[in-house]
Amino acid sequence: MLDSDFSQRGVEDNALGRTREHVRRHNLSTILTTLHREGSLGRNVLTQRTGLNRSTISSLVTELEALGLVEEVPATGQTGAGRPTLVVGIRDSVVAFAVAIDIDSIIVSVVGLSGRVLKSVSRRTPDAPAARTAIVMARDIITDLRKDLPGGTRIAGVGVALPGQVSVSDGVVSEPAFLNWKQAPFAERLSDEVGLPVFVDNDARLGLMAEHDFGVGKPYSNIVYLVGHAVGIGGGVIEGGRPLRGARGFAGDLGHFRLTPPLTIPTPGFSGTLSASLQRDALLEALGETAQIDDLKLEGLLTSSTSARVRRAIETQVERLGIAIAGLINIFNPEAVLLAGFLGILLEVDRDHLEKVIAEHVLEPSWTHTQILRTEPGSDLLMIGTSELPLAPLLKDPSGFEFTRAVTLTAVEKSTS
Amino acid sequence: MLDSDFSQRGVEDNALGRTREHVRRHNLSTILTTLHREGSLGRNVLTQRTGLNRSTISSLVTELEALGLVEEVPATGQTGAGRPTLVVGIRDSVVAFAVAIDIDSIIVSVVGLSGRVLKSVSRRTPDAPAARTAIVMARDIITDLRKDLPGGTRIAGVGVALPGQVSVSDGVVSEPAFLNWKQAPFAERLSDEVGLPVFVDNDARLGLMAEHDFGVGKPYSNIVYLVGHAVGIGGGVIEGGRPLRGARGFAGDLGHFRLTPPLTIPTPGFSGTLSASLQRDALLEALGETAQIDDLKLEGLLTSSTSARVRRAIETQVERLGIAIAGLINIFNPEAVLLAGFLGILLEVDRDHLEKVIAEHVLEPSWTHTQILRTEPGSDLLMIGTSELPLAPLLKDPSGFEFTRAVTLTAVEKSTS
DNA sequence: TATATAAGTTGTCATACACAACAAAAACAT
DNA sequence: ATGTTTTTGTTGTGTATGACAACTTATATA
Repeated sequence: MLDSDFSQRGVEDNALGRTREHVRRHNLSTILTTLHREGSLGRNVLTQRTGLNRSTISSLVTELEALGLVEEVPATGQTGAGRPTLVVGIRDSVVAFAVAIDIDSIIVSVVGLSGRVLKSVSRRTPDAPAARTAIVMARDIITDLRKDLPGGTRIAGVGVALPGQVSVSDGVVSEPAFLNWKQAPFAERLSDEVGLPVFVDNDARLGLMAEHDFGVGKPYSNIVYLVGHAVGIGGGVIEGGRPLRGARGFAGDLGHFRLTPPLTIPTPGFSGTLSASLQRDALLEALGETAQIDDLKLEGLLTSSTSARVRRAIETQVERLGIAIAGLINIFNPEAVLLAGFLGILLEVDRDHLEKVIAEHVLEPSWTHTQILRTEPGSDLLMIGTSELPLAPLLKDPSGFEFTRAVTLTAVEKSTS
Repeated sequence: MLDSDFSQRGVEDNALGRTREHVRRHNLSTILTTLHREGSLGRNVLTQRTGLNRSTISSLVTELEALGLVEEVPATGQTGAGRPTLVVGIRDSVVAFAVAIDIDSIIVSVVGLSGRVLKSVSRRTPDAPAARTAIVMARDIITDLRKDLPGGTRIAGVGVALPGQVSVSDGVVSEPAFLNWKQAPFAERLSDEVGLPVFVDNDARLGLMAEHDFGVGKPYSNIVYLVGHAVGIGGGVIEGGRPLRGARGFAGDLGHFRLTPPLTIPTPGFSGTLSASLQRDALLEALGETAQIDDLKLEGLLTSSTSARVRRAIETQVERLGIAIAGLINIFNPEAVLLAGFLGILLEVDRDHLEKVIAEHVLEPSWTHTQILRTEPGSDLLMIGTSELPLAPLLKDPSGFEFTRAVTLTAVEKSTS
C-alpha cells in the first residue's frame, strides 16, 4: 500500500493533465518509495508488485542507480531454482536530519534514505526553551553531525517535530516561547542557519505517520492515534491512507476532543477535553510519586502496585479514555486505534476494562472490526517519521529532486502544513 | 479542483505501476469530469485547465465524441478577436437513476451525465416502509421512467441514498425494516429487480459530496457538514477534497458526535450526542405546532415569532449547535461548515449568537478562516449527488466503461461502502 | 480589403513501456 | 559430468501518446 502521504499541502503539482514524463516519474517514485518502506527487494518482487514489465524495471532501477539512490547486490542467500535475482537496496548516501523538540529536550537524528536511524544526539534544554535557543541548539548539533557524515553523503533537508501546534492558545504548548514563534518563521530561521530546506509539523501527526508506514499501524489505512505525554494528549488520524490535515494543518489534534460539556465560564485551556481529563500526573499522584519518572518505570509501578488508590486512578483514566475512544470510533470508523505514551500503559494494564467501556458507548457496526493496539514503546519511529518530511519530495520525484546547497528557500519549503 | 472522490472503496485499481494507457485514461477522465462539473467549456479553456497540448485535447475530445459522451457546438455568442472556439458540452444521452429513500417518501430522479436533473418522481411511502416495499416501489418508478427515456439513451446505473447507516443500532434509522436489511442485500435485490448496477450510500455523505462538487461547498476542500432532519442529525466531512469514509464507510456520521458525557446506564440510542440534543421537534413544540410542517414554513414561523418561549428554544438549540461546531472545528480545521435542513434555519435566524458561541469554545487558529454557511434550501443536490455514485466509474474510465445490460453483478458493484 | 490575432488541424518527433527473443545462472535429473 | 528445467536479466523492436511546429480557419479591427 503506497497510500501514505507525507507531502505537505501545496506541494502536489496541480496540472490536471498527465504526460509521458509523469508516468516515468510516477514509476520511479513508486519503486523508490516501495524500497524505502519495505527495505531491500529483489527485482522479481518489484516487477510483481508494480505490474510493470521486467525490462521497464531494469530501466528504472538502472536510472535510480545512476542517481546514486540505490545499489544492486548480486545475491543473498537465496533459494530455489533459476537464476538468482538481483537485490535492490537503498543506499544511505542520502540522509535527512530529524529534529524533535520537546519541552525539556531536543533530539537530532541522522536518518538514511533507507529509513534507518544512523545516529542520534539528545540534549537537555533549559526548562522553557525559547525558540531562539532551540534553533541555535539544533543548528549546532546538526553542524556537528554533518562533520561526521561519510564523504559524498547528500542531505535532503531537515524535518522538525514540534509538540502541539505552534500558535495554539490552549494548554498543549503553553510556553510563551512557542507562542511568540509561529511555525513559518521557525522553519525559516532554522533554514537560514543550516542552509537546508526545513519542514515543520506536529509531532503527534509525524509519530502517527511513522506508525502507519513502519510501525504497528502498517496494515491499516484508517487509524485513530492517541499519545499521552507528560502534559497533554496528542493525536492524529489516518483516513484512507492519508493523514487528516484540515485547511491549515490543525486537524486531527484529538487532545481537544471533548468529553464533557465546556464550562460556561471561559477558562484558559479548554476544560472537558481529552488533554484536560486524562493526566499522567494523576497516576503519579496516586502512586505517591513526586519526581518525574519515565514511561518504563511508570508501567512497572502501575503493574506491581496493589494500592486501591492506584487502582481507582487507573480505573478513572481508563473510563475516560474508553469513552473518548468510543466517540472517536463512532466518528472515524477506524480499523485500528493506536495508543502511545502513558495511554499505551493504560491499555497494557487494563485492556479488559478499557474494551468494556468502549463497547458500552460505541456503535456496534463500527466497533466490530476495530483493533486497539499499543505502539512499540521507546522506538525511533518519531525520528523516522520526522525525517520523512524532507525525504518526501525526493521520494516523490527521484530524478527531479535537487539537493539544496543554496541557503535561499522557496515559499513552498518555508510553508509548513 | 478535480479532487473529489465519489468512488467507493475497492474500485480503485491497485496496480502501482503506471503505463501509457493510464495516461490516456487519466486525461480522458479529467476532461469528462471537468465538463461534468463545470458544464460546457470551450476547447481553449480545456487546454488551459489541463495544461495539455491543443492537439492532445483535440484527440481526446474526438474520442469522447465517438463514445457518444460529448458533443461540440460550433459556437455560442462569443466575444473578442480570433477564431471562435468550439464549445464542448456533455450529452445527456447517458443518464443515471438517483433514488432517495426517506422515512415517509421515496424520490427517483433521472439525472443526465451533465449533472442536470431531467425528471423526478416523488411518492409517499407507508409510515414504516419495509425495505421490500421500498425496493418494489423504486423498481416500479424506475421502470416507468425508463419507458419515457429518449431512444438511444444509455443508463449508467442506479444510486441510492439511505438515511443513516443501515445496520446501525442507534436512533438514526430505527425502523426494523432497515435493521433487517443490511446494505449489501439491499443493493443486490434492487439490482436484481432492475437489471442495473446499484450503489448505496449514506444520504448525508451524498448531500455533502454534491454540495462540494456543485453547491456552496465548491470553493472548499475541507468541509464539515451537518444536516438537521425531522428526527436526527446527519453529517459528513470532506478532508483534503475527499469524503471521510473510514474502514467500512461509517465515518463522518457526526450525528453521533458527543456533546455531554454519556449516562452510565446504557440507554437505547446514545444520549448526549448531537442527534439526541438537537431536535427539530423542540422547535415545533415551542411554536405550539403539533402537525408536521416543512422547513420553509418552519423558517417563516421562527422568523416571525416573538414568543419568549420560542426565542429560548432557539437559543438552547443554537447554544448546543455552537458548542458542537466548535468541537468539530477543533478536530477537523475546516474551511467551511455547511448547515442544511433545520440547522440552516438556525443559522439564518441567529447567526450572531451562533458565531459567538462557536468563538467561545473554539481554538483561535482553526477558527479565524472558517466560514459558516447555509446550503441552498430545497435544491436538487441530493439527487445529483446520488447520481454520482453510478456515474463515477464512467467518469473515471470513459472509454473502458461498459453499460450493463446483463442482470449479473460483480462483487464490486454489489459491495457498498 | 489587409492585417493581426486567436484557435483548431495535421504531420513529425521523442519517449516510455510492452513484448519477444536471447543470454545467464543456478537447481535438478540422469 | 552433462543436459534439462527454471527463473531472471538484457537487448532490440514495436506501439501509443503527447509535445511541437507548421499550416489552416475564422473573426475583429484599421
